[in-house]
Amino acid sequence: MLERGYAAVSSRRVAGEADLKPQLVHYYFRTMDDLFLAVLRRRAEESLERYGRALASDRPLRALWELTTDPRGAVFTMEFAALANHRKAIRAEIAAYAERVRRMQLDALARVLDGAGISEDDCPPVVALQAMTGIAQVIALEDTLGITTGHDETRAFVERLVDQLEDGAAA
Amino acid sequence: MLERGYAAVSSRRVAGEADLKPQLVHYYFRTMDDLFLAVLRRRAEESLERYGRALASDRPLRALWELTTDPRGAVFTMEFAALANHRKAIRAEIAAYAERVRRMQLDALARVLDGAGISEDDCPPVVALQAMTGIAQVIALEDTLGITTGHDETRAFVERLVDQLEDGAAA
DNA sequence: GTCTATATAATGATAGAC
DNA sequence: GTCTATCATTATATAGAC
Repeated sequence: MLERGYAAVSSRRVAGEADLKPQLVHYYFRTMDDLFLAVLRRRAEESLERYGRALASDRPLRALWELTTDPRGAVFTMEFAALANHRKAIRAEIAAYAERVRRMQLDALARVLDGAGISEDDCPPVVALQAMTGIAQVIALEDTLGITTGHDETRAFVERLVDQLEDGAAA
Repeated sequence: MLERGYAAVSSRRVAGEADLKPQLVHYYFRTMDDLFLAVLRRRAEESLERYGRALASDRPLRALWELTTDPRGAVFTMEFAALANHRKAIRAEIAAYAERVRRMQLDALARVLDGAGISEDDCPPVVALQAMTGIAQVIALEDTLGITTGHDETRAFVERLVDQLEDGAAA
């Protein structure tokens, strides 16, 4: 899926990777959609744990930024977003998972902003979160496509801002 | 492509939409990749013109924001991004087109920031551009997936900022 | 430019033996 | 749980007549 796109994921190829017959894929998952859902769920759980650990660290913003700019995550997200675009069950699962992650992130970010003396009126935490993760996701996606203009400057800018905020929160 | 994803675009289905035989699709484009490239190029040219008009208007930032948050564009971008992920020719074409758009946007944004009295040191134009378009793209994409938390607040926040900047530029 | 015909390969999925 | 066998369907693409 990551290397050749979701459309290249067939029962035959999956079976080949595992040195099994294609029929076994259908035995375990029946349809290919069931397989995609299983992959999504496993990955989502892993991702939730990873974000949980990152946000519980002593520099949660920095960890959040680094996790969200990971290009491997970007490819995965893009493939599933494309898949979700025309498969209802997958779309619902992604949305539910995304909202869970966002709530976690929001709690952590609100604490940091509060600690740095930034009020709701200055910038609501939900806006700061959307900004930070949106920028991170697009940078990661663009990197995988070979679009690089402005990335270094943006990374530097955001990372300086993040460090300022977290130093403020520590003080 | 927009309704069912790029993987559902076959010579049979395309021909069916046009009430033609599938072989004619191959007559005009030979391979399906040629067809995807033709679609990409046409759409890219249209998009360049649209951005050109938007950025030449009297409120270029507002126009840029509205164009980039258009959900139709998000689906298109996502499908091609997924396609590009494992087809070299398409990836190169997307990257080249994206860099052209970015240069156009950057010129317009730099003028607005300059007019509003915001220096390179405060915020480099390329960073502001990445932030604004990144946030816009992710909001548009999430909307199509049914993820909506924080969108209203973020839209309001960005739009107020944009209006402040453009009022400052006008003054 | 459009047709018929066809080559070739891959697909998802099931039935039934062991 | 794994196998053999198989079905119906779809896919991309080409050849050659008109």
